Amino acid sequence: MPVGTLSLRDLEYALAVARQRHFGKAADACHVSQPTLSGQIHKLEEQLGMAIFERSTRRVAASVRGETILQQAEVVLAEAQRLLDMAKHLSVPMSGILRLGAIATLGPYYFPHLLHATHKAYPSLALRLTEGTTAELIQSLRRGELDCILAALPVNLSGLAMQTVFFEPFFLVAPVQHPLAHRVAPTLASIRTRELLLLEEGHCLRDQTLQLCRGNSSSVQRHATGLETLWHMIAAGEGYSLLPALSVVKRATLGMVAVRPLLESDAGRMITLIWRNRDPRSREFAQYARFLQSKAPAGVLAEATLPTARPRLTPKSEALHAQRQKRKDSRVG
Amino acid sequence: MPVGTLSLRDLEYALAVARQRHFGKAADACHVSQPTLSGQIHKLEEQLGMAIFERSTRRVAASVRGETILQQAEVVLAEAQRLLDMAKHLSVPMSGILRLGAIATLGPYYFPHLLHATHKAYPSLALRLTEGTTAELIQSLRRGELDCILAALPVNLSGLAMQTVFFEPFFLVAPVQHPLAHRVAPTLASIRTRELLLLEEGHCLRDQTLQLCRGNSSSVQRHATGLETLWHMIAAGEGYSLLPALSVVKRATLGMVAVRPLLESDAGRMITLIWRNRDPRSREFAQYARFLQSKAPAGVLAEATLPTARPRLTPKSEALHAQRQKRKDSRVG
DNA sequence: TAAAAATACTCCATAGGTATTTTAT
DNA sequence: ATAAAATACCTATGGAGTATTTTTA
Repeated sequence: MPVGTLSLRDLEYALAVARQRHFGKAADACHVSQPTLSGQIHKLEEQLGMAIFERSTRRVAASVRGETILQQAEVVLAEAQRLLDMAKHLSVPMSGILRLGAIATLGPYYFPHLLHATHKAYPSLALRLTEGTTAELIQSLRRGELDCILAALPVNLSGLAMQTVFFEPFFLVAPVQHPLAHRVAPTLASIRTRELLLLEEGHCLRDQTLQLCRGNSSSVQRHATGLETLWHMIAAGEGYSLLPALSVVKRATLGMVAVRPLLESDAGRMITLIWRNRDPRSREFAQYARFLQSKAPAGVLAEATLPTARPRLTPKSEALHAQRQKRKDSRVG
Repeated sequence: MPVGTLSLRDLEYALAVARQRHFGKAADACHVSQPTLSGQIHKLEEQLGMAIFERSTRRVAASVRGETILQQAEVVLAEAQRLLDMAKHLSVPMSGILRLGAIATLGPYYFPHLLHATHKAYPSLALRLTEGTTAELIQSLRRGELDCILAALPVNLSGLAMQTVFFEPFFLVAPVQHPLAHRVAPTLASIRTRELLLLEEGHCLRDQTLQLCRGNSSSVQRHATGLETLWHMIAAGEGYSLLPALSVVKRATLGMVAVRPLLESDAGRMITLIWRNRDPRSREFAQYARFLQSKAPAGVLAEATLPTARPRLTPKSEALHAQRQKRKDSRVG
């Protein structure tokens, strides 16, 4: 007989009879009628090919062989109960492990804030943090190695869902002696790509900076492997760059460089939380994104408070984005 | 949710999906249709309050939390399978442990023969042997401490079933110099209860002997605590006794005493195998009794070969016995 | 005779089937 | 466009109920 045909309820019935030594009382304990319980015990005995109980109108007792079966039945039911308990714990929202990735130009500056806020609001949520490029993170996400990632738009979202978190403005960071450092709010048009220091290929920040400065002449001269190196290069007077707000605050090298806001209010990047749209925890992730939005760190603009600050998109990609947004909303809303 | 509402079959379905990573293939593996499997997985996820799988048309995979559930599902199913395996082994007829009791005046002389024959015919049947008086054995039997007993009729059989095994004749055992020892086949009427040595109260052999000699004059003079002592008392010339056939054979003291058959062919006792009539193994016990009958030891009369050799019963008890016999037959036949 | 299990039957919830639709790549 | 899961709808098995009978101490 295949194991699937065995009924856990029947095992419960059998144990109740063993405990009560009485079919009627056992039936009461199981909240079923006596004939129902009798019938199911018979069926079970038939399935097992042996009698579990020795019964008369005066005495009901497990047979010697029945005892063996009943002991194992207790084991089976205990393990089944354990499974239900596990499900109960696992199904508590905003608990367990959340494997979160963030792009390298955001993570180091945002994670401390995020960890603190998350632990305070959701103490039973354990974060496992990773950093990488957008491409790396998306791949890990699709493979199921990560649950969510924080990245900057635009991102190829097929099969994914997202919720924007905040808009992070870019600042012009230049050596104090550089002419641009004397302006209160330089324009994007005043940027020379010849003097622009960028991250190496693969970082979305590089692409976004170039996108903002597209139309400006010349080619790139230098690139750095990380934001920290970039800061040191600027401090050394080797050029200037557009850097995201969170990498600016509380910085020791601030005396060496000038930080200036850009005139264009949409010079920056939209940070979003992204997850697999079929992930069973989609609702929780959307909720988490809204939570992060409400706890946006100083220096960024929480999406709700933004007037026009959205990343520039081509008409086509904008339409696509709206469409996806709508679809996602109907799903996770 | 109560544990009884959980379905082992659903757990199998879930594991099949996890293994196949494909609902259709999993359905094939489980020999059900894809919609059936889909539906049951949904129901299971509903019961657990959480999604086990993350699925799209291209990819089906267990979610992180689902993995935990699936692991436990394997444990539950393994234990359930173990229960079925145990049942399969336990339900093999004539195997396992048989707790068998016999009256003290039979056991020591019959058990060696019985053990040998049983082990040869039913090698997977393990015998646990006990001795005692009829009353002690019946009590143990009713309490479920024994499975079967070998006793001499008559016995109060309410709630019990029995199958006769053999008729064991009594022999007159007397000191060689005693007058009765000179007769070839003494009659019961020639027995003097004054000279009769008996076992102490509680032994059915004592009662049966007295019953055979009822009507004979006088009271009892001496009694012994066991058959062996009785033999020594006879050898010492202290009296004579009626002793069962199996206690006679292969005896060292035979030179000191004379053993004479009694003229009456029904002077003896009917040995029967008795068990609780509601014992699930009743059929096996009846079969075992017939087996013992077919392997009756030398010196006794297998029931089938008996012409008139039945214990004397009053008309009333005889009727009762016939009635019980009939009832039992319809049950175990 | 009384207490208890077994049986007879009726009902309906649901596992399972087929046909079809929706969805995502 | 296609493959796959989900949905809709139907059927039938069997779990559960009530009423009754059988059993045994």
